Amino acid sequence: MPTIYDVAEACGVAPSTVSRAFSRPGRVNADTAARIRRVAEEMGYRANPLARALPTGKTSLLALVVSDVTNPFYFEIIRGAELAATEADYTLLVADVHESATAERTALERALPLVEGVVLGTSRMSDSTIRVMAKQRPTVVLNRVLTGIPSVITDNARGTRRAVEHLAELGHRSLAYVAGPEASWADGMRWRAMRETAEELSLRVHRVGPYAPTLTGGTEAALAVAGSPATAVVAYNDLVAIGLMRGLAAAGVRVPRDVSVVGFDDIFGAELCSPALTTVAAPLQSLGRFAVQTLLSGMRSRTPPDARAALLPAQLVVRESTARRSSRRRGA
Amino acid sequence: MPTIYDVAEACGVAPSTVSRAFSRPGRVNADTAARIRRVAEEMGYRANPLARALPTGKTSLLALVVSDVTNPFYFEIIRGAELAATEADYTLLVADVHESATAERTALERALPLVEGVVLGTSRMSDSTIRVMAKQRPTVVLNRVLTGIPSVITDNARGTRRAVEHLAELGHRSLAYVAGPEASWADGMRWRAMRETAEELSLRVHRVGPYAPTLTGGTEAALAVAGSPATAVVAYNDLVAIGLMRGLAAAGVRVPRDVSVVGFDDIFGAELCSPALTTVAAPLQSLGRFAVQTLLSGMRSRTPPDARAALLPAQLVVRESTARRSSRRRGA
DNA sequence: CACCGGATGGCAATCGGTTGCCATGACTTG
DNA sequence: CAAGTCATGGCAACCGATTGCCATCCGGTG
Repeated sequence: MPTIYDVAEACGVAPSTVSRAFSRPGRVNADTAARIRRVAEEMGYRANPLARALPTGKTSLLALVVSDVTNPFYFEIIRGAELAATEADYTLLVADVHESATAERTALERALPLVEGVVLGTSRMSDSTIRVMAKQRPTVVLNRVLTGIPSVITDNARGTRRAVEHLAELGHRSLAYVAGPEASWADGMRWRAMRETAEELSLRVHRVGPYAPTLTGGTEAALAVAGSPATAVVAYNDLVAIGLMRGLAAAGVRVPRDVSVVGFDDIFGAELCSPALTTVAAPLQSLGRFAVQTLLSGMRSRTPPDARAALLPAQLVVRESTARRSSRRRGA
Repeated sequence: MPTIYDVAEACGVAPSTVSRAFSRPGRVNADTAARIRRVAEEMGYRANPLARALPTGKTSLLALVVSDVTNPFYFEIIRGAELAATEADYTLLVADVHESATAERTALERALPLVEGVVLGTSRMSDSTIRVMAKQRPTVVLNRVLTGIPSVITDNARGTRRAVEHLAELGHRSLAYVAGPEASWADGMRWRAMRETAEELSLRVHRVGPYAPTLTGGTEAALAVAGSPATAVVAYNDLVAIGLMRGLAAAGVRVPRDVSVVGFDDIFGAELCSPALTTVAAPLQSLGRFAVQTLLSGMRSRTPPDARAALLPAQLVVRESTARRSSRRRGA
């Protein structure tokens, strides 16, 4: 690989001139610069990003840490982040920490000195640990609010409200919420919004769980749901909702005839399952894209970034898993 | 961030000694080394990976290039690759090229000088371009065979054979193959193996397509399949198979009662859809893991790596989309 | 006692760009 | 014509680690 020294020699100029021909347009005589560029092109010269990064600290790398790459929730988030990064001439480094806080720390310690900024998707680390990390590199957190650190989240409250209203319009008066992990910030938001909206609309609502945020978790919840008086269920997320529907089917409860089910996120698969899932769609790609854009703008401005949480709108997508409450009630 | 110079000063030794205390155990007096480590620990010293990489070329970074991160086919591949990389103390850089050969070149040009090796997942580039890239950095290709370059592929021939045998056992005598992109190496393998096996078992088989390797592509294929005499279909991959099932359902053809459907890969979602898809499961996580391991072993040995393709076994997973051929035939 | 080899630590070059500062020369201006 | 300004290019330090080579000191040996 040729270096600026090789190019400089071939052109009969100093290495610094070659460097400036690329990084400081105008600082070098136009003809000289053109000649250097031509020769560099011919020699196949490419700047070594490592060498450039060493003195300047500019690696053009961003990290996106996800709790589990195989979780379909992240697919579009990763894509959105990737797009925004590429647009800004950055490369995205995706780190998968397979749901382990320890792995997350290790991955971050390894990646931090390499990257210029970090997006934490659903971090498993404690608030204080995150704050420590955020001191070292510009950081944006996804799906979580952390005062003092820029966050990007979905408007869970509004989304939940829309889901409950939808169920109310279909005639349901008794609802259930299948809870996800207690530690989940989103779980808290959803449950709270659900209770509030239910109260406003004079619906009864109760909560079962917590369950693991997986297909299996949902299947396990089927028993509790089947035994409840609820005619409609809101699940912590789509995976749980799909698992729940399978569990209900196995128990002889038909969806949406006997029970309506609503999920969250609109992941890949929500449309595939049968019946297709009604869900509160998170703007996944926008989430990833916006997180990176927020990160970049924070990196550019000297001033500490506006650390309020950005709220991206959710949208209720009605499919087949919700229906008018049937006249023949079930349960108590 | 403290550097070896800071640690050296604090210990009253030369920077080189600090460096050796970490990288050359035994080269430094045991007591001195222990003291240096302790002081370094107290100061929170961490080696700067960039500075290390500059003279040595060791970045501890590997690249995995995927044609589309949102394709569920890659989820487990990425995870497997990530695991193998982490085990070997490497960090994986995932680049998404959203199905564009141009984006793929750009991504590679950007990433190549940074990484020590590359895994190309379903590359969209031409053989010759890949060979040029492979000259610059150790490379392994996934799902494609390229003489002279180590490859890791699924045993498509055997897998296809198993699928066809399965259908034959269920009494099907007339099969169809829904083809994927012509440029796809796997498509060629699958279709050839299908024809051969069908011949051996004296089955009739014909081919429709090509179609895009997506849900939509599959849905579009439904018409051609419904109009054919086939009672069983093998689709290019799971996405096509699922799309096909939906298209058939819309056309009033019931799966598996009227037509049996088999897919390829066993992606996330194959089990979710209804009916659950019978499919030739690729060992996705192993594929990713094995590719990285092959890459690493190639990087370690001086000798050019054994460039034969590694064939990983596929497995037929029978679910609900295949059934005994019904007595009342359909079509011609 | 002279010599030798191993253990230990330091010096300084190196990786490949970047950049502050200075030198030179041309041109402008009073 | 002297002084000042601007354009242009080179010198050399620097980022932070790695490493070949040399210096020193030790004990052991003939």
